[in-house]
Amino acid sequence: MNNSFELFVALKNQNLLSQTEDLNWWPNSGSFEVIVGAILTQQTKWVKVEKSLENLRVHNLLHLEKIADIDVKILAEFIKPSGFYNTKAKRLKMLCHKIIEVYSDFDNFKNEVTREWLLAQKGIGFESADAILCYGCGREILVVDNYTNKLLKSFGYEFETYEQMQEWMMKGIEENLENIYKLYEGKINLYTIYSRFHGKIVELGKSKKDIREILLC
DNA sequence: GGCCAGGTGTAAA
DNA sequence: TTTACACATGGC
Repeated sequence: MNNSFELFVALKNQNLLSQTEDLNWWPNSGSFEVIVGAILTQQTKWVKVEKSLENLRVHNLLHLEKIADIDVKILAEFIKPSGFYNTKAKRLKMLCHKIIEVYSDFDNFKNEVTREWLLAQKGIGFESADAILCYGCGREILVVDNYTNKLLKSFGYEFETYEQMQEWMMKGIEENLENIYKLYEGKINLYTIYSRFHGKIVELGKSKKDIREILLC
């Protein structure tokens, strides 16, 4: 493997996801729920996040204003299945509060928020910020993570920082955009490419498949 | 029973 | 500026 484009193409044909999941890997992309999920999923399996989200949903709390106002103790109770519930509750509530303060509502936030602003919030690191930007706001940005790191390392690529790894991954895609558009007969855009790429990498990581097999094509 | 998950912040060295 | 540790649940 010489660049991330080759990795993307190899993963494209892996059928790691069902068609539906594949199209929109992060559940309810583009909604406020992504912000909640991004925090809850930190160092936690997604099935646990689903439990927490369900707890919030049945109490009609999956709204920016509701979480900004809720008592942290109660919020912590609802998100308990996702672990680190005290810190996550505190940070999630604070984030929602700040979003309302600065952007008024989620739609404004979606259009106007910057990566820098997100990174300045407690509880939002590189990965959560990028997940919110991509899956929550529909921005053209690729999330990288531990799975990406492991995967690249197995092919001999090592990076000093998150952002160096991300830059290498995004560069390989952007330099081969025309080829990807051809592969999909023009029925794809950069957002969707990044969205799926990260999803595929995560699913591959979870599947514990032999990483080497994927490039035998 | 240890290990790990769709990480992040902080304190010590 | 690195490294170590806390945060915590639950499935395998």
